Amino acid sequence: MRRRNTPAKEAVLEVLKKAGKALNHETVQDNLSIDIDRATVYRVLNRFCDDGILHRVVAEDGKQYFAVCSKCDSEKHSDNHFHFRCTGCNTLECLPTPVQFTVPDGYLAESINCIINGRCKNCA
Amino acid sequence: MRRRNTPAKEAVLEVLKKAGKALNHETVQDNLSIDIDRATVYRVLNRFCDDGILHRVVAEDGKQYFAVCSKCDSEKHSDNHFHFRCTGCNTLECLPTPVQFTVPDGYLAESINCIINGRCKNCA
DNA sequence: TTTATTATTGCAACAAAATCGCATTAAAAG
DNA sequence: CTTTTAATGCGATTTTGTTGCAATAATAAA
Repeated sequence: MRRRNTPAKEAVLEVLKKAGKALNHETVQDNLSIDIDRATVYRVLNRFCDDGILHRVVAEDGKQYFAVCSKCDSEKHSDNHFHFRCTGCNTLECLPTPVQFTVPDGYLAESINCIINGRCKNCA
Repeated sequence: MRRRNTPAKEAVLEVLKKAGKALNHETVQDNLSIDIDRATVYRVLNRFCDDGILHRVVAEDGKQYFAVCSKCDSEKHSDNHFHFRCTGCNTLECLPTPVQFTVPDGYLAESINCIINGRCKNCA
């Protein structure tokens, strides 16, 4: 299934690139330069995740946050760093710190989701 | 507001104590010894969290998981350890490993939510 | 350039998780 | 036993995210 370039995809990506942080669906929707249907935005976000262009983090508010993959190899979608979610401006950013962890014997780790909640520099 | 002892509270706590792991609402509901309304179960769980009897973790599936606080001081609701969520049996358990982290200058950390997703010993 | 293929979109309906209003019930204090 | 009000049951609602389907449009092919 060959992907196509569409205004919707460009607009969504533009919002996330400009933000430089992870945003949830609502924030993306609110910042779009053109009018796009809710369902389409969700589908674009999901497709980008499938294609390794975005990565998705679920925060303590139960919402999905999406951010442009920067350090992610296109092959290996590495996401083993901490995230910081600011409860003030409702954004989530990747911290450079990698997460160190081990699991008990016999356990199999597949992915991690480490979020520090608090206030960012601007909102503290 | 003085709390009252009710069959609903006892039943919910019994399920969570027996499980020894964190369970989401649905699993709690399914394992109740008596019939309790959905909304009531949610309210009981929330009240227990407010009172420091349970702690709540939101996992990557977007659901809230609840577990009996064991190592938590009743004053200080410490939850700075890793959690392991098994995608097989749909449970979430507290790992003893504490999470080591720092935040950038000017940032204020309030709580953390660190989950390792994968398969537990039984489901691997 | 024109046509054909099918990925993508919009719309509406749907689903799941969790909350809320309100009248009723029942702990527990007096 | 009576009173007070926390807790419950029920139904409706909110929020987040997905899905079916017909219409649209990006791109490959003629």
